Amino acid sequence: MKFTKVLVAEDTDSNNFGIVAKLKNLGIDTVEHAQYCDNAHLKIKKALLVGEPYQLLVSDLSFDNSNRKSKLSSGEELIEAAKTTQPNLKVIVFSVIDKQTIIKNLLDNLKVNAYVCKGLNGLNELEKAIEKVYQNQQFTCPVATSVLKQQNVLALNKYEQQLLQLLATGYKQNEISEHFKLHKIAPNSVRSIEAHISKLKDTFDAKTTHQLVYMVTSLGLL
Amino acid sequence: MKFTKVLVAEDTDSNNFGIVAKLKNLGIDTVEHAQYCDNAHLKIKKALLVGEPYQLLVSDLSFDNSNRKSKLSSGEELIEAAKTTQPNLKVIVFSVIDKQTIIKNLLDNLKVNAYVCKGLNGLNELEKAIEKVYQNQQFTCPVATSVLKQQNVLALNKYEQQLLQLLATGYKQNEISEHFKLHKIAPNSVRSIEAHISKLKDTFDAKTTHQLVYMVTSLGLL
DNA sequence: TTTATTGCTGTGGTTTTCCGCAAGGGTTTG
DNA sequence: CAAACCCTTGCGGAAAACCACAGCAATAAA
Repeated sequence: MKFTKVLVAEDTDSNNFGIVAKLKNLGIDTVEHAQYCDNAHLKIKKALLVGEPYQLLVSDLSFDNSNRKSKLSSGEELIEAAKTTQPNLKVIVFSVIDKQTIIKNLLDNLKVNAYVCKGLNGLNELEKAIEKVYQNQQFTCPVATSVLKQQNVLALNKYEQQLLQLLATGYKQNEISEHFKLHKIAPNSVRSIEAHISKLKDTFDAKTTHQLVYMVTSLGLL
Repeated sequence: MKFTKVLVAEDTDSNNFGIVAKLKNLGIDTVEHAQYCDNAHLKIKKALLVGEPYQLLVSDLSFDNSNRKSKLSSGEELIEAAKTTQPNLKVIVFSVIDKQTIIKNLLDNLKVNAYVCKGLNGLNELEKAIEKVYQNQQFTCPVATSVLKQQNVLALNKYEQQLLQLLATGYKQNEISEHFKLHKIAPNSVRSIEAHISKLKDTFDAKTTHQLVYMVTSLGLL
């Protein structure tokens, strides 16, 4: 017993080709694919309408939509829309992204059934994921699993996120203060903003604020 | 007439699978692949040694070498090593990267024969590239071509690069000055460093130095 | 050769950031 | 209830960054 109808959402054709070939290789009858989010969602709706719904969606997270006006522009949006359309659809995320916050969000909030990182053995891990998901179990590949286990991950809360965002956008400390007061975000005194920046420098072990901005940016936290 | 022996260097297996399948589909007899740079280089050396050299290398740029001690860690290094080993080897770069400076460097300095961006139609472009390269012509896919045409691209020269690197690593202006004096890099007065940062803020249209660091980092120039 | 231009550097003064101290408010703990 | 603690906020001084001005040297143009 196995899945018989699967949809692959992945924009780069080389990857798409590889994934589809792999799935067919696993003996899945119907493997269809889409290179755009909107397209994928449409297929899901149509299949449901004619009474032949997909059982599984294998989706990437980032899509190239530079040349399109699209409603759905990311894997997250696609998954959310798909789950609304067809709540019983199983979802496996297959992506290069290995950021704890993103993986956590997908598993906890979007309730995806598995997360597999593209990599040296991505396809093998994808195979394992499909088996587990078919058995109604959750699955994360070794890379994702280890990322999820990491303690003390340098993560930013909403406030710090906003603060650093403004800093990176060219706001001075007093301008940030004014902006926060205007938007009723507290704490908003110049002194507190200063203190928070200082604390962030501590936790990130940055000598200067420039370095802090650099670190946070290159860690993908902004 | 076409290539008969090709090596694919690409770490993620899903991509690798797709590329190899495509090449075989094109009627190329021998398509081999490697997931590590060192491995690829080794294969090239061996093939040359037994008198059956590869005619073409299709290589990615970024490789995952987190779990290895490897001599070659990037596509650039692999290509350089490969060309030293076998100067007549044709090289096609197949990568997601679409940064002008990087593409330019590969074409001009490393003399690669084609540059193709992974994307919606990457495999088709790869096919075109192979044809052109077989005819001893250079090729760049539409995406790469348009990127190369862009004027006024914000690029950094060596000095600015070093300056910003130090800034992002937590050096203060006077420390940068000392560092430059120590390494005989000119100009190195605090005042000049100040002026250069100020000029960079102008050209990048950044209000603060924090923003400058942020912009340069997220543009991938550091 | 003279003139103009450009870039590097120093000086002095302003602005911004940084940091220690302390007062006040709120919550937790004994 | 009081003591302890945490966080915000303001203040003042030090450090760093920023900026306008000017001198100087090297180079380019007349």
